[in-house]
Amino acid sequence: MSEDDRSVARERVIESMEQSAEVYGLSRSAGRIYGVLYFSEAPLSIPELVEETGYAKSTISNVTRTLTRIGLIYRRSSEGGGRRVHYTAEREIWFSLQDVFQQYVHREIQTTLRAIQRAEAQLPDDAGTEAERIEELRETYEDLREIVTLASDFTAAELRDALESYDR
Amino acid sequence: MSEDDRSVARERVIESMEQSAEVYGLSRSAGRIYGVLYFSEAPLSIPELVEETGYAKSTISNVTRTLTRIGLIYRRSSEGGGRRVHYTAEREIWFSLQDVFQQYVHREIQTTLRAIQRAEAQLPDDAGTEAERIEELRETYEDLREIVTLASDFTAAELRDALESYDR
DNA sequence: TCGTTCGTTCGGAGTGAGCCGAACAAACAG
DNA sequence: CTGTTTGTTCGGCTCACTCCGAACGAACGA
Repeated sequence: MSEDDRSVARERVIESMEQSAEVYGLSRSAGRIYGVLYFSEAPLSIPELVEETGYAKSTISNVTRTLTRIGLIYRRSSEGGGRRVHYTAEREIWFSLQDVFQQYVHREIQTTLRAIQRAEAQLPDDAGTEAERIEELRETYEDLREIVTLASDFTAAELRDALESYDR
Repeated sequence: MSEDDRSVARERVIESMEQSAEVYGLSRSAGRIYGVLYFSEAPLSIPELVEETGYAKSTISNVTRTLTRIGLIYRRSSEGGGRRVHYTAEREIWFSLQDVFQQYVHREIQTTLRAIQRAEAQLPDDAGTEAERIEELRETYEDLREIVTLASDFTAAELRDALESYDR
């Protein structure tokens, strides 16, 4: 088993992370940068990430900022108090994915609910089919909001267990 | 309460649907077209959708095709056996959202799992940190797959109830 | 049969996002 | 103080995506 085999296997997983990133609304570069950090033994600086990924320094800088903001990677000032900044990956990706979810889906749900509520406030209850359909929408979105809120407190294993053991 | 008030309220909700569409990986036009159909009393043909939305005929044609493919709207040949095609919205959006979810997330999870499994098959068990980290990834993704699979059989209310009543 | 209406397909314009390179600011080494 | 290294910011390029209009094929009515 050679070093080559290892890096091929690693590369394969990183490529799938690139693809996953797109699904979660991030760029491919974000997926690769996260992947490199995920497998890295030690924290990496921006020049090292440039070396590893082939992306431009500016790209690394921008992407690491957004990844840090979402909580997928951590930024640490170098141990020696040096200038260099080091990044490590959050390896419990479940929490990170939840955060991304909160950022995207929950925010969207809130926005939609506000729009629905404002529309309902404007319409009397007997306003016909419009009001009925808006009410249906609101009920579904309230369920959705509650689901997302509750799910954010679960670990993956707990969530799985909750669904498996639920008896209708 | 005027017709104007009704249409203003409707417009507000449709605008939020436009925005939601982007979050779910669809175009704004898809959000509007779905919204118009959602509130429409009767099924609408392409020319009528052109009239209602202001989009070009070709846009309507393309977008309705993708919306039909994901199951957010239904295509029906006209009653009279006529040439005209009519579209209606799936109003139980929960099912539609689940479908979109299946299309995007579940597919992505499967792809990632395959990549991980191929990588693991190539690596012996004692391959060091690479193998460990890949194994962690696999476990999380297996949970994820199970969660998505289970959740696809739940209604929104059931899912909400399952989470609310789960006792750790 | 001819004109009309409906729906799809194709090429092109406009737009936004991702990425790059250059320029810059800040902090260190010598 | 000077040169070097690190990280950020800015303008521009490219590519993909959305949407449009035009052209086309197919089905109907007269």
